[in-house]
Amino acid sequence: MAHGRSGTTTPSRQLNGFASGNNPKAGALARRQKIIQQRRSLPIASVEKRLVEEVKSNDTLIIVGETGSGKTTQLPQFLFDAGFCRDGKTIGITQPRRVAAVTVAKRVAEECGVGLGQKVGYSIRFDDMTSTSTRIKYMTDGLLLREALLDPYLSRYSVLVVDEAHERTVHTDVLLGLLKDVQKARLRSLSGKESEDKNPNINKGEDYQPSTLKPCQGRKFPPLKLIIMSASLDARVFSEYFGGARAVHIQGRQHPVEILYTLRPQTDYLESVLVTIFQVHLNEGPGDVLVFLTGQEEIESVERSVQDQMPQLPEGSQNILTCPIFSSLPSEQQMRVFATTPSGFRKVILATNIAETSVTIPGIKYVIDPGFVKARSYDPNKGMESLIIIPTSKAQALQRSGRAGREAPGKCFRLYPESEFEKLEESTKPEIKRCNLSNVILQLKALGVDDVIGFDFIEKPPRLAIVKSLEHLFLLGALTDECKLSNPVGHQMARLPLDPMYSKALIQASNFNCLEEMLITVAMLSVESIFYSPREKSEEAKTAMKCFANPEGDHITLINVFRVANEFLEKRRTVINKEKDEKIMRKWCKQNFVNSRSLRHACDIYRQIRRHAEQMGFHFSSCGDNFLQFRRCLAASFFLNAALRQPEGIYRALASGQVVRIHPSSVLNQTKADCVIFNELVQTSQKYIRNVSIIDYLWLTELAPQFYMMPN
DNA sequence: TCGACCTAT
Repeated sequence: MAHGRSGTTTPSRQLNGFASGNNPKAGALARRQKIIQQRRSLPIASVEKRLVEEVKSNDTLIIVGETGSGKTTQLPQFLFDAGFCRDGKTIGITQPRRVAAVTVAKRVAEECGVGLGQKVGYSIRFDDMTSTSTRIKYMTDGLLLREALLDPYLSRYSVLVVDEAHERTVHTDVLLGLLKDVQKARLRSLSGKESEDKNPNINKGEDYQPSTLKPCQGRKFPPLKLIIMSASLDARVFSEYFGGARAVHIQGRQHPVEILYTLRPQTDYLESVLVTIFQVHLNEGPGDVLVFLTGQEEIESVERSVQDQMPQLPEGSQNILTCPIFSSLPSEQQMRVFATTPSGFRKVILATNIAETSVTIPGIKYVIDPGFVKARSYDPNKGMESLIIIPTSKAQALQRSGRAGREAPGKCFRLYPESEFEKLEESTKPEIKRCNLSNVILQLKALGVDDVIGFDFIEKPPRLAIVKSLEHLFLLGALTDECKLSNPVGHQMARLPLDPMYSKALIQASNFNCLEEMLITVAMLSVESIFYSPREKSEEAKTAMKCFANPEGDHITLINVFRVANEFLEKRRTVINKEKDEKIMRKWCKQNFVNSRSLRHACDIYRQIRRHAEQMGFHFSSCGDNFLQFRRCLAASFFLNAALRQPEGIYRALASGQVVRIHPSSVLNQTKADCVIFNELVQTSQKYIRNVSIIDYLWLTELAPQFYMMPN
């Protein structure tokens, strides 16, 4: 997907008398001149010296940079020029999103006049564009966390920059805690006081906090410079967390946005959205409109309503061109929001919060913000996730309105009274407080943090969520009775980039002679739904799915899809033409109502996990078409997610006692299996279990006695 | 008889 950054495209023009048309050398020179000019005009350029001094004199620095300040592209270059990469050290910059890491790295490589992957590179999952000569490395924060498992002191980095820290993703939060620890541990390695951490007889003073990292065994590490970059004005949280670290502010380049509120609260915000769209269209000057809605369904409903009411527009007025955008929309259709609006039309973009941060759309002058967002929430007691519609935070409302002022002054229509705005939460609840923590806890344990409840999180997740995750990991065999990572199971599970339950299934699979099938299964379970069923073609989609359906459940059905797709590709593969292969595959997916993006992703995961499994020396085996052992393996791995049939076709989940139903998308919907295992429990209109397979009730006590055998 | 907000290893 395009990640539009204003100011990064170069129109062809003449510079300093060089004709840029036919002479490629002159064209390149003109482009370099242009880049130099653009760099000089960024707000951050005037404070280069000061920033470098601040980094030299502070081990930790908070940088609050407004939109358009140029902090992400410029700061690493300043630090490189100031000598922070001496002795072959690297500057690392983390991003919460893959696209951002890639696009920024490309831009910086161009600014430096080097090939991507040389001095400047990026590294994200499935795509590493770095080499031994890379000194400025952009990456996702999740990837740096993974790196820390192999190199706990992150020894190759002299500086680490955590960008977009205000977004407070789980990875960013864990990373902040880890980096604080690494910084401390590196300092200790220099002062030779490492042994004090373990010595109870030394007076450690009140501020003393030992490093929880594994000892560095006498190796000395140079200090780690830490830079936290945030867009929000509230740097206090970060500053306090890092012991009163210094914070500096960099001006941005943003146009003013006028904020308008409604006089009264709106009873039906969708109706209100519709009215506002037409008001803006009829009363305001030219410029595109961006509307924030909570999900696909709302977007499609508003799109229909707008089209229904268009004929009522006064004669001679401009038309409205609606453009939906949400993440599961095929990318060709997503690209429509970037196309130039045909004359005689005003573009109205109907978006989820994908348009808040992930995608920047040029040309937006008006924002319509009903003030709601769909957010993930997690109940650790029930082990259940759900999506709920809640009011946005103030910070989120600000971020949304900012989208109207990227290129010129704009307007934002908030569809609630100003008094309501005052009641909103300051900022969005950090993700770490509302998600399943099993993976986070496992990673921390693998990094040597034994006391996870006492871990210095920037904001502590609910204690119950941590305790539940510890219990969960213990039951999976990842932790010992003393709550330490078990050997080898816990260590193996931590190494695999999968949900801990899926990692457990892979480890078990060797014993059940079905590793090949389980590899496919966990890859397919790790992606968004494989089957794609548009409302208007739901019957066709159902028929297509029947070709893959297996009466024993969804897991084997997924294996069938993977096998058939790969056999098909194997037969048609052209070897030389990768693009053609892709096209053939997309066509196959379309015919079979399979989501091609999901399937491709699953294939990537399959290959990556297979490599890991080989490196760990797993015993490869296949059960062919005899799936009995495979289903026994499912029971042995997913025993925490077992459900028993009750009268009237409902099921009772054994671990939590909840009453659930089999999701209508499951091949087992409306069948009458007595005992099933499932992978997901979600609350939507009802409590549904998804990805369900039949097992024998007796397998549970046989294969998971740690959970199903009552002690005498 | 269901509908998926966004990310990441």
